[in-house]
Amino acid sequence: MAITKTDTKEKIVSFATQLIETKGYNGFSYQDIADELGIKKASIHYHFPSKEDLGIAVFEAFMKGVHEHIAQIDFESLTAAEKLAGYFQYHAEVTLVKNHDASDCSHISCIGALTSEWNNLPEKMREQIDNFNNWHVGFVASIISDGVAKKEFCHVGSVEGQALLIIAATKGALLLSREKTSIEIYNQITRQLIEGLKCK
Amino acid sequence: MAITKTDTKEKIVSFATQLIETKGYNGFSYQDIADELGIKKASIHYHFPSKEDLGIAVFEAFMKGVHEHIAQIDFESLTAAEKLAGYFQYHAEVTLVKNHDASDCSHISCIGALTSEWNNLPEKMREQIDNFNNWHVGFVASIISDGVAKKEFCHVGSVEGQALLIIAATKGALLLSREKTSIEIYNQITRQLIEGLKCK
DNA sequence: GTCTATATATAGATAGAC
DNA sequence: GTCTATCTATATATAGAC
Repeated sequence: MAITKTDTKEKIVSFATQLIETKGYNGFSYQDIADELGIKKASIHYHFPSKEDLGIAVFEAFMKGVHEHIAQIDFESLTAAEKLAGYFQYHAEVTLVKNHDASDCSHISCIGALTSEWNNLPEKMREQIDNFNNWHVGFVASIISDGVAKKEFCHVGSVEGQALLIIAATKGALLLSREKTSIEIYNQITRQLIEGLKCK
Repeated sequence: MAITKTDTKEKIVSFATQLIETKGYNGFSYQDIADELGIKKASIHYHFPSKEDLGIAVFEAFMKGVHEHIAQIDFESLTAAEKLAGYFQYHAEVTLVKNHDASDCSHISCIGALTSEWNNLPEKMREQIDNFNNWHVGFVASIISDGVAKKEFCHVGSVEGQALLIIAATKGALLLSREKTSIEIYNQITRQLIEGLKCK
């Protein structure tokens, strides 16, 4: 299969995603992408007239990846703890392993990076992120509810509170792992979260 | 008491702190400060020749505030749960209440903001942050250890793992609160953390 | 679809008058 | 200690040739 004409567009989105994960939306420039792909800035503006357009495309691709991943999971065959472990693993893989090697901790997740820049983002990107976060809380809450129904989880507080805790801790764990250059920090924190939910 | 000659320097550090909390180190400029204080950019360069100098001064002031706060706590009179609650309250106050009003969620903590920008910070700032984070983990771990010794906390996993979880979740909780414009998210998450540690 | 060239704005920073 | 003026670099973005 030949390289399609729109291949450049995909490469731009792919590399821009990595740049957001490492340097943030406001931390990268069209020049960074031009250098990496061996093209000129003006060519990027052809595909994405404004940086906001590119940011929106990056986040859409991110969400598409998340939803495709979830669509292929056989939830029926998993315990709640396994679902949660899979969630944590995907969260790490989508930022670390997918594009790079597993020992590279220089990335944080796209959603975490953008949430960190909340006050400096274009309005349309904020709307995307807000919608995703709403969905995200519901998704994690559904895993917890399932575990409770199966007598597998004995959580304290509300299901929503536990879901928020997991999402907050996951974002923070990737920040700390990047700072310490050690994915083991992330693994340690996420293990604690799962163990903390299990019935004693 | 008359306004001292170095008062401008303190005002610069104070407002730069707020800018880091809201827009990040790479998200603010000397112009932002000049506009706020009614001075010119060149005057800021007189006090802080480079932006890195200013960033370092901001973080030193942040650390000084933390250590002064801790020095005035009467640890002997508190339960471990109270110590932890105080930790969470200070973490929120130092970013929200101190300079502003309690319903303003547009700030995240100085340390959280800077950790989010890890890959875009000058080397000397990274060293400061790394040192602080090391101390930070030890401090939270000591609170947990104390609670365990008093049979107040029955945690799962290692003490260090629990401390990392608390620090990660706190950073993430402030990010989510800012995004949702609701400090109640932060309160909900930190309550879960305390309840999760208590012996059942 | 990619290029060269350019417009415009703003960043961090310095020199030197007051 | 603060100012005006300026330097240099880089950002986003556009016009128009190929």
